[in-house]
Amino acid sequence: MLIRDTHRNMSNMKRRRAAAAAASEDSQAYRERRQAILEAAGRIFHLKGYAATKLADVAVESGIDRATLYYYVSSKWDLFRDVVSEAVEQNVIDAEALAKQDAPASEKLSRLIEMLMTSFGRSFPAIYVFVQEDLHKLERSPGESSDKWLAKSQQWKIRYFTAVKRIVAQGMAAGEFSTTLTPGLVANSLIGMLNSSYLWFEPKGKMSAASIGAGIAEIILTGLQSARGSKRTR
Amino acid sequence: MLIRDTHRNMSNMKRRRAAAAAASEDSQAYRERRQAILEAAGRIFHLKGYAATKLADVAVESGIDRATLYYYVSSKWDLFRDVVSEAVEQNVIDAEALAKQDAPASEKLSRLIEMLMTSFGRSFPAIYVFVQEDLHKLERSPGESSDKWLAKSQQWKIRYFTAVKRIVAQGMAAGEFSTTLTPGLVANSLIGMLNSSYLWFEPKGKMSAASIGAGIAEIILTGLQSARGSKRTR
DNA sequence: GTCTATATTTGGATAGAC
DNA sequence: GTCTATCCAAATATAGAC
Repeated sequence: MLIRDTHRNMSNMKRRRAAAAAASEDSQAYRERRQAILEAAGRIFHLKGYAATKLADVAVESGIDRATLYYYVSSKWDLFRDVVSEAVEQNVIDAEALAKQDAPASEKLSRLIEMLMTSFGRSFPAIYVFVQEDLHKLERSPGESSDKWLAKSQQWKIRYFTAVKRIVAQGMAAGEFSTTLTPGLVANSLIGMLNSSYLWFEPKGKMSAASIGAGIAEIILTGLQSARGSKRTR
Repeated sequence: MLIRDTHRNMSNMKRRRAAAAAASEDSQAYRERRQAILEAAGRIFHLKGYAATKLADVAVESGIDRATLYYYVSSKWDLFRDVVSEAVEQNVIDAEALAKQDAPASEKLSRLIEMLMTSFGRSFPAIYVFVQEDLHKLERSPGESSDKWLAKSQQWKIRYFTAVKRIVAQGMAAGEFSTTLTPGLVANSLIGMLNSSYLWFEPKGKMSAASIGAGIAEIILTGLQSARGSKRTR
């Protein structure tokens, strides 16, 4: 065993996958095939959820054999990550940038709501695949280091939540918003409302993602703004 | 085989379960044990979700052996149904009764929001165990007739949604509410907001379920009421 | 009523021929 | 690159002794 290449200790499958991936810069066919698989997987994940999705389903949806899938992807968990990572991370970055801006909280919150709905529509269904899961409720592959990603994805949720909470807190401090709830509760409720659109939003529906976002933003902002001293019957 | 009793064709386990259940009217010990199992199962289902819950977890939480569980319960799916059915059905009935009342939509919607949060708290975690699942995403037991219940549970979701939608539509027709969204979208968003509290609500938290409900109701109602002709910047 | 041992099923993942 | 034939682990559910 003289040659200590980077593939040593790999199983046959792993070696071949790695080789194919490495060569993918040259092979357009490989990349297209892989992309098609990711899109098919996204549809199935969105439809059935992670736990109930079988790689057999994904294979059928992709029009290839179940075993062949493993030439392109190393595991179900890996597939999930590849489907969601890019869109979700970008989304978090955008929200943080927005929260940091120097502008009235009401304006920022309104924009954030519209941005999120728009992202759902543009990335459809990638971000939904992520937000519809409670990742800590999944048993991920027993795989060794697979959970660096899990930690990162938990951070995404926290970072997004923090950005929203910060905007709400800013608005309350400035007297723009008024509510009996804490900023954290408002953030959680709002995020829950928007995320749950994975249950009903349809890209081809009558209302666009943007107009739905605008409608929700109007309700929430009006509700937060003029709630101060409202005549609450009871 | 002269005696054609109701237990013929049953497996041994089924027969013994049925016998124990039949005798349960006499045996308080049996009923208490079973109730303890249901509560333990509720906690685990809420914590891990249906798919990730193993009956081994439930057994540990109940302090009994995994096999003994089957003396009290016939399957995981059956266990799930027994945990959620009562609380969820009552909740639907209450919402329908409220929707039917002759009162201003704003008042009814406000009460519905507070009622739902209160139910979450009172039944904790039974209703959450139900609302956190997309039942059509689960593979339920391959069992034969097990899906009459599934159909009924889908009806619960539809009935609840319809009750909310109806109230919103009433409010819009009466000019109480104003929004660019459809009644269905408002209902879906509102239900999504409230249901997603399964992610963060804690019965022992600083704010009670009732006060959280009141705070959310205030935001939503204010948002719907005065949205008409509001000065929407853009 | 409870527990040990085991049957059964499902689905992720791999080997190896082509 | 693809497919057939498996392997394997996990988890539900049952049998049967006690």
